[in-house]
Amino acid sequence: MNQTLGKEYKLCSQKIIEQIFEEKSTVKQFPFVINYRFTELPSSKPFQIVISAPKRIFRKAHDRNRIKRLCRETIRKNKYILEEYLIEQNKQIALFFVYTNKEEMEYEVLFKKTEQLFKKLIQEISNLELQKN
RNA sequence: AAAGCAAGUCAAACUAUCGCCUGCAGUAUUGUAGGAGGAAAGUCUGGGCAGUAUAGAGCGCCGUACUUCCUAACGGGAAGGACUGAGAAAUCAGGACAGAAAGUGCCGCAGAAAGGAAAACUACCAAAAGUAAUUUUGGAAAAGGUGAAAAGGCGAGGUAAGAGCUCACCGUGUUUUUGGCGACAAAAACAGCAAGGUAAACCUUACGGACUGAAAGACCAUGUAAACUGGGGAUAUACGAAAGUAUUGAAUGGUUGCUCGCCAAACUCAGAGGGUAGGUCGAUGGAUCUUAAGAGUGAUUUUAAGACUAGAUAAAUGAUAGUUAUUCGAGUAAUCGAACACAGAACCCGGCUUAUGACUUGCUUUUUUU
Repeated sequence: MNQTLGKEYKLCSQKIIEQIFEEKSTVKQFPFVINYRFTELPSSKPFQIVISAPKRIFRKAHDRNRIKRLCRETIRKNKYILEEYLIEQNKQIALFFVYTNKEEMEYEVLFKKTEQLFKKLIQEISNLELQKN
């Protein structure tokens, strides 16, 4: 299974990030909050993501680094859930991923939470599709 | 054994799996090489580099302040001097260590008197008056009292009592000599010592200071916004057909705060040029690092040989599992359990400051044992 999560998956365009926050469509699964938007991406990959740890909560730079690295690791391991679905639906999505807890959590917990988060996101997307139809 | 001080070293290692960033090779997703710090931090300083201005001058403003040396430079460092503090001493530690005979200001309370060529409260001495208690006048800064500080200290002589009034020693000042590159030190002679402190008050002296900061700046690409260049705008009046001449005036903004000087906007005409998003460079080979030999007390430096050692850009350097190492606790032991600091490069170097774990060496103190 392809578990890479390279530069292609990183969301850099400032315009798209601004657009994400215009829509205000979010999915929550403690300790994460994710903002998303369907849009055309400058990459061939089905999704691009920004991982963020708020500076207000984590003052020290090395703490933020630690959180972001853990998050990226769990996303990398779980991305197949989302990626398979999106390829099937032939869509591209931009994600803004925020860690909201005030303390660092264990890797195993985060792994399970990420899995739940992606499943929740897929469910919400398919509900939207049903409503449209 | 514990605590403190000083100096130094390291900043756990390896394997497997899955990944991230950069370079190179191949080629179309593989291989290979490399990938955080001693403080990467604070942004407190000195430079490089880049841009703006290059039309500055005067005054102001800001910084630095023992000596010599090091350095690209410094407010940094080294060695040394004087001072202050600690200590029995050896020695150690400290820093707003230029100037108070240029001037101005300030020195509260207490006290008789605190900066005026001034001062007598108590007690002391002398004279006069008075029967006496005492009073008046004069002498006197030695004693008491006040104060952070009372007019060099201490002892002896001297005197009515006293006083550098005189003398010895010490202190202070001036001059000379000697030593030292110098800060300064030592010695000798002279001066009887009437005059202080505060510059971390203004101030004076010497030296230095243009501003901005990698989000600087250069280029590509796209193509009609700003900005750019030149003219008008940009003085008024009189004379003149005009060119021009004479007299008069100079707003507002910018240029470091002010003055002088210099330059200029909106708007408009013409020219030339190429905005935003995005990308490339800047940008990692350098006041570089390592080793050896030499110079120097030292900071540092010279020569030789070798090395290339992060370069991201919403920002890589990671996660999981296991083994070993270190420390702590338990245990006779095998072993078991736990811990493993401060902290994340962002243009690059020199320094300072702050945070912080473990170990090694030396010194000091305390306790226990012999």
